[in-house]
Amino acid sequence: MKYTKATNYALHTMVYLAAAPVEKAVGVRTMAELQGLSPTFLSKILTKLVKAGLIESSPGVNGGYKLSRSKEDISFLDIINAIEGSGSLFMCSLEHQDCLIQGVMVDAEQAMEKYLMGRTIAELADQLNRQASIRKEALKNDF
Amino acid sequence: MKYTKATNYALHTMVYLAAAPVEKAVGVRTMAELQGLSPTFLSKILTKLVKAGLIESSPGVNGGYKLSRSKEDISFLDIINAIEGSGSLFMCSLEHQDCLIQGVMVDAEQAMEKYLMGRTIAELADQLNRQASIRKEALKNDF
DNA sequence: GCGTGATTACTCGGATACAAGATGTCCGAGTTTGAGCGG
DNA sequence: CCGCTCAAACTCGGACATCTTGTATCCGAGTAATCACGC
Repeated sequence: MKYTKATNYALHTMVYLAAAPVEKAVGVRTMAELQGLSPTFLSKILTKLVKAGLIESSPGVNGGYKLSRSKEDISFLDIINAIEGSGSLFMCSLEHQDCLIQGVMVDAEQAMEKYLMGRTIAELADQLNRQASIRKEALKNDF
Repeated sequence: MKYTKATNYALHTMVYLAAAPVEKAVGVRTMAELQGLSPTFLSKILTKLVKAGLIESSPGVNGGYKLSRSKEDISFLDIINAIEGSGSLFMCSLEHQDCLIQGVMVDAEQAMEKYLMGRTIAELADQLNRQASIRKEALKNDF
C-alpha cells in the first residue's frame, strides 16, 4: 500500500506544466530529463493523463503536451485518479452483504479524497514561480 | 495503490476477536476457516499483530489469540499500521528540499488517518453482536 | 519563386523484459495440556 | 493414587514457491513543421 512512482512523476509533471508559460507545448524529453527518468516511461504516464482529459498532446515538430484546461480546475485527486484508477482502495474479499469494515474504510478514503479534491496544482505552481522570480533563477532548480 | 489482502484479513480477525467472548483464546484454525484462507498464512498476519502489541498469544493446547487490551482502545489505524507499516504512503523520489507535492500528500494522508484513528473495532463488534442476538443466530453468519 | 519531396522532431501504442512485493505453502521446533501407564 | 512419560493441540519462525504488479525498455508507426531541391 504505497503510491506508485508513476503518481509521483505525474504530479510533478502536472505542476511543472502548470508553472510553465501557457502558450507553448513542452516535449517529453525535457520533462523526463528534469525528473531523471526515461522519456519512454514518462510517455506512458502522459498518455494516461491525456485519456483522463487533463492534458492534450500535439504531434509533430514543436509538438508536446500542455494543460487542456485551467490549472485552477485541476486537483490533486484528478491526477491521482488518472494514474491509480478511481476504484476503492479497500475491497473486502469475503462473501457477506454489507461489510461493516468496508464501510469504515470507504469513509476514510473519502476523507482523504475530499482533501485532495480541494487542492489544485495552481497553488503550487504559483508558489514555485514566486520563489523562482525572487531568486531570479530558473524554475527547474526548485522543481 | 491498494490495501493488501493481509489488511483485510487482519481487520476481520480483529473485529471477530473483539466480538468473541473475552475470557477464551481462539485458535488460528477457527479464524482461518471462517475467512476461507490457510491457517499458515493467517498465522503470519497474527504474528504482526502480536508484535504491534494488539493481541497476545498463548501456546500449547487450548492456546490461541486474544486482544491484549480493551477493544475500545483499538482503532482501525492501529491495525492498518501494524500490517502495512506506518510510513508515508507517498514518497517524492526527486532530490529537492521541501517538496511541495509531498507536503500536500502527507496532509491528505493525515486526514484519512485521523478518521481511522477515531474508529474502534468495539463499535463494529458490538453492532455485530446486536444483530446476531436479534436474529438468535450464531455470529459467524454475519461476520 | 513555388511546389514537391525528404528530413527531422515529435507523439502514440504494442510487445517485451525485469524486479519487487504480495500471497501462500512446507517444515521443523518449542510449549502447554491432558491422557495413559507403571509402581 | 502418585508421578512419569508420551501424545496431541497449539503457536512460532525460517525458507521457499508462485503470481501479480510496478517499472522500464525497445521498436515501429503516424504526424506535422521545416528544409532542400528542381523546375
